[in-house]
Amino acid sequence: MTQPGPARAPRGRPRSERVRLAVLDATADLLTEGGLPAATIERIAARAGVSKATIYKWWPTRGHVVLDSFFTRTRDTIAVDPDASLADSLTAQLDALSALFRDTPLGRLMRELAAVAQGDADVRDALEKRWLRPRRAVTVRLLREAAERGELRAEIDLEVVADQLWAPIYHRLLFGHAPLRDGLAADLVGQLLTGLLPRR
Amino acid sequence: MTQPGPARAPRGRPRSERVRLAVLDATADLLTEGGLPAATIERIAARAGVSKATIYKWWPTRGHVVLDSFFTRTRDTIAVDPDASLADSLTAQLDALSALFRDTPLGRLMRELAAVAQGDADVRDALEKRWLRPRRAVTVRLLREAAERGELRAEIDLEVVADQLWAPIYHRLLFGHAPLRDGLAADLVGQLLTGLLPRR
Amino acid sequence: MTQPGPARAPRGRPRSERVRLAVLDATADLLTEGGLPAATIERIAARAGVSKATIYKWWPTRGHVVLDSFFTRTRDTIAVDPDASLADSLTAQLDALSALFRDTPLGRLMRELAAVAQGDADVRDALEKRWLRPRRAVTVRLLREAAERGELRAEIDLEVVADQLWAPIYHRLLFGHAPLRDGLAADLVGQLLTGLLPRR
Amino acid sequence: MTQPGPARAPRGRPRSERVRLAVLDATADLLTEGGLPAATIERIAARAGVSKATIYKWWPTRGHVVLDSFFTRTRDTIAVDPDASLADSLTAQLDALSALFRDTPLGRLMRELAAVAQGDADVRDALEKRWLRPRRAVTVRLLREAAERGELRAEIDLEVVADQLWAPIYHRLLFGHAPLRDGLAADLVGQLLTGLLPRR
DNA sequence: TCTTAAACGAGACGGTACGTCTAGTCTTCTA
DNA sequence: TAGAAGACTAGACGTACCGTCTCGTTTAAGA
Repeated sequence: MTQPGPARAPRGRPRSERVRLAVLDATADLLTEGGLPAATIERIAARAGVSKATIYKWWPTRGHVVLDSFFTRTRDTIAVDPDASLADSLTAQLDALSALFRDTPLGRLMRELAAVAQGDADVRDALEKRWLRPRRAVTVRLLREAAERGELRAEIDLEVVADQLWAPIYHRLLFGHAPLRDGLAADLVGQLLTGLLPRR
Repeated sequence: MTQPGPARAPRGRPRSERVRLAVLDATADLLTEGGLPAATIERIAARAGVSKATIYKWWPTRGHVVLDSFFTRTRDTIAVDPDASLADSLTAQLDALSALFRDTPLGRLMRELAAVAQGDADVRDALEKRWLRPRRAVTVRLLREAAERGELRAEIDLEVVADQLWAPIYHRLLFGHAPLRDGLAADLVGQLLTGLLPRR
Repeated sequence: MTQPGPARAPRGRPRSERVRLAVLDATADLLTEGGLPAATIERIAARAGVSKATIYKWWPTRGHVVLDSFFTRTRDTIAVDPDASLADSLTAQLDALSALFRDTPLGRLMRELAAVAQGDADVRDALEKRWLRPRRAVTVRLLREAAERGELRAEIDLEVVADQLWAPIYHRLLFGHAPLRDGLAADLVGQLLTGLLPRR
Repeated sequence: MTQPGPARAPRGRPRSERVRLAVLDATADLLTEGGLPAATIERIAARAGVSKATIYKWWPTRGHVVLDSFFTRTRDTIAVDPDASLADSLTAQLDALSALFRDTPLGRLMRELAAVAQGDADVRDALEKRWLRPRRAVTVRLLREAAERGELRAEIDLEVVADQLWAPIYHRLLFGHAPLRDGLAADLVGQLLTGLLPRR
């Protein structure tokens, strides 16, 4: 049984935190500059001043490096204002993501990551579990609480609702058929809550 | 100067249709078997019994080959039953796409293509113009006609509606967080038309 | 059966002679400058202006490149003057080799090659068959002819004789315990023919 | 200033003899099993249960480790029977070496060592001084004594004689063109002492 | 007994070269 | 002129060792 208290120091030279950060920074920079094809292990190593072997020691594939780089750049809390209305809470969340993708390098990063995920199940899983799921969970919780207060119709599939709110933003990011414009979040929430049919 | 009238036959040996089809078939097969990484130009050429140089002569990048292969395998008409209700028409469309992605190799192909599109603007444009746009156009037309008949509220953004209907299917295909289950299309249409709020 | 007459041209682009020579030259230069450790495939490729893949296509290992480089630099005929005496013929041969090793880069090349041969059976065989054996064969032939003329004692092992003539030169080259001095060849031949014991 | 008398013990933990032997044993084993390429520092360290840094602390290069390993395995005395004839003494020496190379792992070791020596002047020197020279010295001494007794012709170069006796064995070991067969030593000595020319 | 300094094991690290793979281009011959 | 064959450059891949380094641990002599 492992002792509680001060953790037993590992034997050899300790892992250098400097290396970890240099790799993740270099990766994010390269991705921002030239996208996935620019972020080869070779160039990440060169730019970070780190040996290729060291990278391979700590990350199994390039996808994992990109993923890690993405999460390191993303320390945003998923804050919710407890006093806001359901519509306002949802709009605020969607708006934050939309702005993040539109106004910061994370938009590009997410696109690259989505591309990698199509060919790397590990990355796809991690992206789902560590990024999509927590955000959807907040949405679904808000919806469920509203439903319990009787503010929503009963026969709703909340997972589908989450898709109808979040998916359009990713869709526009990935395919570029329409912009992530101001007011998009409000429209998404408004149209879905009220419905398209005229209310009498 | 190009001749008017019946197109002048070009001088030399005409392009071989055999080659075109062999390449597209080989590509689709390889993609189905092993995804994008399996569909290298080298292997496509070998499998098709065609020279690499010939491929490069007719397609600028691998992305274009994959794209062409995708469209060749996709001769589905975007049929609409003129007598169906708005809800039924929309549901039928979404359902067809969902089944296509779930039950045929096109699901995989679309995932690979979406991945390629993130790094190749040409492919992204072609995918948008030749695949997404025509399908969305039908949807938007149906919605506009319904709106003109007074069946929809006035202040709706139809492009956003199109996203709220189509995007969830692509989202689930690409990220795998939830299945393309039976009845998904109906839920998407039903929830959006009626809205989440209770109608009094 | 292959046709005689003009050889049928092979199908694709013909192998570039330029590449072959550039590689062998670069190899010899690097070996001369820094010995075996300097002659990495990477550096040979860079210096020759040739792709690594091309080198690996035509030579299985670095040893073979070095070997080829050695033989390319060595177009010396193994000429024998038919009118010379046995002693003079043998001395001339040994002297030529001794001078070659002492005065040209081939000495260094042979040392490197002998080193490679200890770890690469292919190289060892090639060296034996294409370099040592033909030279020894000439020696043995001369000795046999002399024996048939009654100029040599009968019970001699000619292979051992060949070793006693040639081996000292390689031995001094490889271990450096004594120089390849002028007159060495004459001493080798003289002492062996006459013997060490006083003749009465 | 260094103390006279019993060497002052150094302050810290004394060097572990266990380490030295473990390294040399591991090296010899690896060399025997897979030759030089198998005897990497990494593998020697692993097999010996020793840290790489410790090896580098006591041996400057791999060549030196191999050299040390060779000499550790070689505790053969260079014994000479004072009552034997010159021919018998020489034959006994050559025979012992030939058998050593042919019948024990030292043959392989010497081949690897000779290879290393071509690229490492230190190793070459050590090999010459600590291995070749003492053996040649015995030979030369025997020859000189015989010459002083008038048993040899006067104008002989004894260093060349040593080469004509020893070199053939190394030559056959390194190039493999002929075997280290029984009776080789006797032939070497016999032919050289008597000479090839018929004695009247 | 306690201190102290070197030896030592473990293992991270920056490098360099390995041999393989794919992308594209180029060159030659054939249909 | 289209196309097949295939040589070629360019450059990333992931692996293996190199030799150096930074730790914590062990060992024995000296205080």
